[in-house]
Amino acid sequence: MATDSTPHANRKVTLADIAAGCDVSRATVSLVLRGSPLVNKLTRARVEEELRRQGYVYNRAAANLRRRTSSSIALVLNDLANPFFAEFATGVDEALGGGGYVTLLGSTGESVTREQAVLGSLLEHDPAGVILSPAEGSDAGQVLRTIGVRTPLLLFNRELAGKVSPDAPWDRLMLDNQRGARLATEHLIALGQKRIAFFGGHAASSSCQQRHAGYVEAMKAAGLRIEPHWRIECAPNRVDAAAQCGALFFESPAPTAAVCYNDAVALGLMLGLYQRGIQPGRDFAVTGFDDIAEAGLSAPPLTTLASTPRARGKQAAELLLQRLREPQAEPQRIVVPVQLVVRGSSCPPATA
Amino acid sequence: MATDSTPHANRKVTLADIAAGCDVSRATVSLVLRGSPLVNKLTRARVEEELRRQGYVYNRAAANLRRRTSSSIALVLNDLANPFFAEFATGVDEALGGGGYVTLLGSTGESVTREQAVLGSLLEHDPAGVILSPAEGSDAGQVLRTIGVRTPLLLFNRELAGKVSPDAPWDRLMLDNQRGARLATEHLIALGQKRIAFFGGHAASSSCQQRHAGYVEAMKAAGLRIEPHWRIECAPNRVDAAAQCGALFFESPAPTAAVCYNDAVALGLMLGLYQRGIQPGRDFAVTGFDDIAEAGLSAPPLTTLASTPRARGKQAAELLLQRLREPQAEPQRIVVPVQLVVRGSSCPPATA
DNA sequence: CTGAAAGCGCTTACAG
DNA sequence: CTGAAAGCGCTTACAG
Repeated sequence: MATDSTPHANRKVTLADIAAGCDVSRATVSLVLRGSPLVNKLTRARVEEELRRQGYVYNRAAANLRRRTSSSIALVLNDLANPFFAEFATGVDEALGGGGYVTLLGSTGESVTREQAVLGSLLEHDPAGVILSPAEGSDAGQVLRTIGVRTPLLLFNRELAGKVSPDAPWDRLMLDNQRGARLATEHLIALGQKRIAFFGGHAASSSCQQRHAGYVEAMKAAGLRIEPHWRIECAPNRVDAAAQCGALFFESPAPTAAVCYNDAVALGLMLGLYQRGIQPGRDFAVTGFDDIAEAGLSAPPLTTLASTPRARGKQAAELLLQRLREPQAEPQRIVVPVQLVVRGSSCPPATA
Repeated sequence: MATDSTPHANRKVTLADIAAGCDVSRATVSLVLRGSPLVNKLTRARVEEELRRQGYVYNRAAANLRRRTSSSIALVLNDLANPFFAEFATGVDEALGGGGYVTLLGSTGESVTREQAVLGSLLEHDPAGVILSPAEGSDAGQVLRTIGVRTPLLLFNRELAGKVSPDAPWDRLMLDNQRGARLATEHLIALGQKRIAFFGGHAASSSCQQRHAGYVEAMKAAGLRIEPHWRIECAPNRVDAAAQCGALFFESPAPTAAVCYNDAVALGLMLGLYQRGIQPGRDFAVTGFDDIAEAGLSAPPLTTLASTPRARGKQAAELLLQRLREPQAEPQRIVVPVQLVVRGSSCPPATA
């Protein structure tokens, strides 16, 4: 219980402690911390030694308050547990860390209510910007009202619902969903498939609409019919996809192939097919979307579209940091092309 | 360009703006915000109306500075892109949100160097506590030095390397790795398997050591021999596991079953087996660890150990919040039991 | 019930 | 090159 003036004490070490410890003013210590060239070399050395000795930890919140800056970015995701978004988040966090920012995380579990709560809570921490992959049905007006116009927003993956002026005041990073689904559909058609379903996803989600549009586009271009019961909705996960599989076969003519909303749905569908005695890759062709790690390792390996989520995360972070540097630049809408990854085994040619 | 005194202006709205807007002091506005019962009902109503009118956003950083409190928790993970940790993070974030805390995220990509950098950066934001799943090889001394003794640490999933007094001053939430691997091994033995390998993971990681110990324990108890070449190390992911598969068969006697470090490794091993013409679930028995979503949906479905990572995340967050409430309580070391999930098809009985 | 004042830990002109 | 002073947006005894 010595009362040494050294480290510890049950308070955090502050600038004032360092200043007192080496007989300079707080201003000088601050200049040392911020790397100012004004400070004398010897003074700097003394201060730095004292910082180390007392185990000083910079209080960035205080500095941000004084400087009216922010060193955090809010990352709000509709489903962090989904590997696609986990990869995305990893990419975001890597790039933000490189830029000196810290990630404030929020996962909304696809609930618009939670999204509002999470955004509200994170905004109280004054992030420099927000990266948002909205929950399904998330409304543009609501989101804008809680984010305000002062905090730059980067929208990822999905558009917001509700009418928005075409020059919405935020940046967007989207996958080329329509083109991707068109490529997948064309691939099946080239294999001679004719009765092709579009399976999974919710019709309400913009990415699902776009993928469906790409499918329709390819079918029309090839002069192929689309039966109403070839459009089955389901939650974008394996379990629900497996459960909905049967709906494809309630009516005739049954499809012999399906363009799936995403890989999770495709893997679930394959499972459901197996359970009904239909062997995917032999009796039925399946394509996915996302190229998650499992896609190449499933049995059979899945033909799909690569969207490289970690690289998208990096890109999203960089776009937002760019926006912080140039707040006045025109809002951007970047559409990332996706690439068809053909793994033959999930897509047999049509049996005559 | 009207100069109305209302909302906008290119500054954020502060307490002072609200106070001015309805002719009370900042103190009164603050009391309203914090829900003090001291304020007159009518005053409160006027202030609340003005808060709404000007679109006030609370600056929690400023409040935290003044009150010497914190409303964030740092979550530092060795591999966020791994679905196990993505689920864990989701559980943490949910529970923290419920407790009024915000998650500061950091992913270290299994690098001790990045872990140091990430911890240092997050600590400058003054988190109330840290939840850490350390990178492989992360050293207790180093970590403690950068986290300090003032910020409670909850260790998840792995122990830190280096000597630590048995009553380490932090809480720990660990899976019962040894018992889990023992259960898996016993399961195989009960099926008549005798030549059982332990496949995957790095010998340096504490969870791998524990699982291996459980395997050895069961083998010894059953009086079964363990050949040296039945212990194959690999990175804990599918790709490397598939690549290392061959090593099991370099020497005789070849194993006919493998207890795998985790599900990712098990799925990779199954892939590698297929590629060598060995059919897992018929010619070779495989068990995993974690029960990730894919485990039940692979072909064949995988017998594994359920560790319910989302629930672990929730539990970790609650333990840490508990610690914040009672800083002086004894450090805890909680070991969570894991449950054997038998999906017969990955584990055939031994062929006589 | 309300306001004036001090202060959380930092930064930044401004003097000297 | 260094220090005194003011201030970022909030909170909290303390008077009244």
